[in-house]
Amino acid sequence: MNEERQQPRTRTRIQQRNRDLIREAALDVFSQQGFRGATLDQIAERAGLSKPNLLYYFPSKEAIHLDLLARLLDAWLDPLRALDPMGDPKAEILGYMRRKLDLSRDFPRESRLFANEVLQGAPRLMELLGGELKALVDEKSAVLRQWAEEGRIANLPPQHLIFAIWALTQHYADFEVQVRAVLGEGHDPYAEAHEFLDLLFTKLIMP
Amino acid sequence: MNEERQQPRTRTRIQQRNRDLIREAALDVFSQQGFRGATLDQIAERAGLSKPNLLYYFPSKEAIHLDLLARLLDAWLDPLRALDPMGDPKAEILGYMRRKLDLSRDFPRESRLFANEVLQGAPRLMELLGGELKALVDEKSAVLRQWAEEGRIANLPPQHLIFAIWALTQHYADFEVQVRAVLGEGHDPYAEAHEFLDLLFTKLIMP
DNA sequence: GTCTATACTCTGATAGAC
DNA sequence: GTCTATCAGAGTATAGAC
Repeated sequence: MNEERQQPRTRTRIQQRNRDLIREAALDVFSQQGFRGATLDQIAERAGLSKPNLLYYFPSKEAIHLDLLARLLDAWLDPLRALDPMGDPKAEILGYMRRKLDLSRDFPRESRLFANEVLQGAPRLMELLGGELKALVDEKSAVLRQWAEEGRIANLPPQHLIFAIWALTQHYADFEVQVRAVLGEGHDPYAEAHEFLDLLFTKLIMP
Repeated sequence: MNEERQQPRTRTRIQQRNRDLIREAALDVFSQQGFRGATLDQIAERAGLSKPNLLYYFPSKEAIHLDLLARLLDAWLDPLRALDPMGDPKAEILGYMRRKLDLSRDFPRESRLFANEVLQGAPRLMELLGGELKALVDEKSAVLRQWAEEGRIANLPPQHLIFAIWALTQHYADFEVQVRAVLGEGHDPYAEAHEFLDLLFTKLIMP
């Protein structure tokens, strides 16, 4: 009796591997085409699975997309969370900028997935933007404002300073084809960006 | 004889008006959904026309999209073209930044249309990015480099300075929902951006 | 767990009446 | 010039065999 051991979510190695293959393929497609532009055919082909098999692992196209967004957001807020109110202002701000730039370099598809979503009005993220994200920005803005009042950094509108970090770092991932087309051959965009943004923010926050 | 006065492109007031209605509606939809995400049904509905009637004015979905992109690009490069090698460096650079910021404020849909296109790999713009745009950036980069060598502005990588202007100004249009969500009520994003970016670039280019 | 076959809807585009 | 009707193909999702 009570032999119902067959849990609904069995997790074999093959299952885990196929779900990862699907996520990987879906990230490619969603980040380039946006939600509506992506098709299950494209995702299934890249994952090396049949379309029905893909829908065995995820119940719908939307479910795959939401899974990717949820995983993305964890990593996305961490660099700002790590900004330490007790640390040295310049080191903390430059450190945050560098962590964001490294995210753009190492996870450009995730950056574009997020950009696509916000560009389209953030239908699946609105709640988060005005909730968790706003709360985090408000918290760290207070830290920046405090530093400014103590004369340790220049007096800048803290939210816009954060926007500047987002805009400048994400640009290298989101507009990568434009950056590479304009620079031409013989450039290392991220190495150059690293140096340039270091200088930019050093000058900007100098009291 | 020679009575063939019926030109293929008759241009009545109604035709002009309907074509404009279609462009207006298509800009709404393409800028929010991207090319593949947009549907003729959505565009036709917003334009107040039937789908076949819409296809009477434009031969295909792609044709509408290309028409919008072509019109956009004219306006898009003008602010950089206007950067005057004979002018005062600081006034020219800040003037360029302000013109770009004004474009974001006054034509956010055009900015998002462009962002969508580049984000998706710029399939219809690649040629322009590596051609006309690169040439223009190279030309103006030489001007900036010259100013730097003369000690009139700081020694900065000129292309990345231009990227910074693009990234910071376009961010307010492309990520508008995020900017508004994070700022909350009682803010005028563009007025604040104007002041902040004036300060940012003033500090940045100071020798 | 994975596949083939298929149901059903949406979408871009055309035909042809008015 | 504008509409109704419609087609062909692509798209999401499901049924059911193996």
